[in-house]
Amino acid sequence: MEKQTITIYDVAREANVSMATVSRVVNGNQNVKPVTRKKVLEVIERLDYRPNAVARGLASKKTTTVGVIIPDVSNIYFSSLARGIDDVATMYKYNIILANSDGNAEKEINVLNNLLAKQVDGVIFMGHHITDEIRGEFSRSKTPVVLAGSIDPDEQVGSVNIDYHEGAKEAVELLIENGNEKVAFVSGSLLDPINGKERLAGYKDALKKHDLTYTEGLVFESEYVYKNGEDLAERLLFAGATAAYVADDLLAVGISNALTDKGVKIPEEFEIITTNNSLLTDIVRPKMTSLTQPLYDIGAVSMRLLTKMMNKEENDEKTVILPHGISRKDSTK
Amino acid sequence: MEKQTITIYDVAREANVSMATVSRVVNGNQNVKPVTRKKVLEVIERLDYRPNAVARGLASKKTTTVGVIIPDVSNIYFSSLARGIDDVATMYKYNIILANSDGNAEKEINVLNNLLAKQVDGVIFMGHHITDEIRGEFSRSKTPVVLAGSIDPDEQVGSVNIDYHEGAKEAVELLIENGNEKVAFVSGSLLDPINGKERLAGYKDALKKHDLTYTEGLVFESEYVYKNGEDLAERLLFAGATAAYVADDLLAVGISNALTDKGVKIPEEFEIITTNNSLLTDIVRPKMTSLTQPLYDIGAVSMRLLTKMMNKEENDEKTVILPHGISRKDSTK
DNA sequence: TTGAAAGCGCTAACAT
DNA sequence: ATGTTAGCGCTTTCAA
Repeated sequence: MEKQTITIYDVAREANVSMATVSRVVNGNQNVKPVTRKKVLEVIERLDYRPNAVARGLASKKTTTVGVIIPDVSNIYFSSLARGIDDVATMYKYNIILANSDGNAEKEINVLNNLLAKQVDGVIFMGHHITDEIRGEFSRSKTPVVLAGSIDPDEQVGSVNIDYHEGAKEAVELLIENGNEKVAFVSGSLLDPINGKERLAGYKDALKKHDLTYTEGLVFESEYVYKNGEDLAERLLFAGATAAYVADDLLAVGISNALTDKGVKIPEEFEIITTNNSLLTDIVRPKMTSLTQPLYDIGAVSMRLLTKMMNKEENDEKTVILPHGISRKDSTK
Repeated sequence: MEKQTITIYDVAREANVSMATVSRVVNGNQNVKPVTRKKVLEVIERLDYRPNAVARGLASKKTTTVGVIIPDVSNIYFSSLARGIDDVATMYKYNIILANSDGNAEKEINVLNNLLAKQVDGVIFMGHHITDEIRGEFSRSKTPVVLAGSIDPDEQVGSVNIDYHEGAKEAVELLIENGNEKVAFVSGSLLDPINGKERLAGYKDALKKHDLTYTEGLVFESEYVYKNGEDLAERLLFAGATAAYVADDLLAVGISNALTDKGVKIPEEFEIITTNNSLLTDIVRPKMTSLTQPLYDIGAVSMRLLTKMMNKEENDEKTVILPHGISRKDSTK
């Protein structure tokens, strides 16, 4: 008494046509006489036939599924990207297989291979740095890959970003122009190219442009964790900084709160500019001045780029740079 | 010169065994002589053979993939659940297809059918309310379903929750015991069973227990949006409330900030207790007292429950209630 | 312990 | 416009 699955064959039989015709109707092929189409559609309706996407995937070698490798979905930065990805994916009739990597190189490899085994048509990768291993895996497979919010080491895969270098530079300049001579640079690991290459270079550029000398003592590395703000606040003051560019909102808020708790007035005595302009920056007091980057769009554009690659369309641009900006609020003068 | 895909057949030929034997090796079947296994493994390695999960799915009618329907990944509440789901899924070798529904009934149906077409082995559903339509779709398919953080209307599918009724009651009691006689109830749509049935009932229970009379004038519905807090703050004061139980952190913060901006001292002049104890509650000033619910665990347990259902294990419990608590911070006396 | 063979449900030439 | 016929790459009886 098992409920029998309805296949394309059942529909064909009931409608007195061949499987091929049913397949054509299901796939919207125009080469079907309207009368036939109608008849088939009726049978499909009556039998409640649902095409099996797995069988279709095996036969057509297309799964209309893309893999998304993400360090942590529960992080607002990444989940914003993910939302953009999914919306565009849906628009183009793709589904996404979402896999958390914790930014762990080994997991990233596992997850990628797993995704490839499932025959995804493409993959979007988010991560702080691209290890040589994962880069190797990328080039080993012919599945198109797009990096979302991660800089492309060798331009072999697609990528969508903002200009982190320029962004950091502008942020730091704002601080300098407000009269700060000792501006700190606070980011995650400098081993991550976005921090160690792009942002830090932007920071140095800004200093140089204003004839300020670079000191390592004003550069701070920290995990992006709220409670690290406390420790950092202390070190920032000790180093004599009067302002800081911070690469993460949560960390920035941690520093801001810790400073306030110590009685340091923001922005009068210490200015802060942060990076992601997430909800947090508007919720805390003082509201925080921030670089703005179009997170949702980075995701959306990444997916759009991937669809082009999957369709083998001419890739005018493999590397897309989206615009950034600055939202001035109350943590700067 | 297309790079030819290596199939199980290639491995079989090179290893001088049948496909069946290769399949056994790949699937860890013990009925293979060690020597043979070794030989096959070597060929697999040499050829860099990767099993095709789609073909496997078609043949075995199992995809080791589960569908996850979520209102919005970029919402921290849901993404916390999602993280729990994915971690347990990974643990049991499943992948998740993540699909955003925006809590829109029509999209939910679409997305579900899409997921079923992809032959997912099970689905986890998150949403504020279960419409009759989606319930119909659930029972129409034999694919196991678990609701995560959504209450089960008719106990036909699995579900994992906390006791929202009791939680709200305790929260409101805390406020009453602190001396408030006019405690407001602020939640999302009362049409959502969690709000309209569970939480509201808990609120009423608390009032009754302390001989306070229920007034509709102290019940407020609002979308979970930060900026609604401003409007709400005004209405709360106008209604004469001196405390509020709020069903969402973002909304609670909105109210708290608006009140503070109006010069109302929290908690001295107005007390607030919120619901999800997310990061936000620790970041804002005053830090907010909150109910605590194990979001990650709700996701994790949901997935665990689903694995049991997918394996047709004895389901001792189809409905799981996880413990909640209260974290007292600075928005209550 | 191993192999042969029949599908799984569909797409995609190729014919007609 | 429609049908025929091979597969797609794997699992799974059933035999041996």
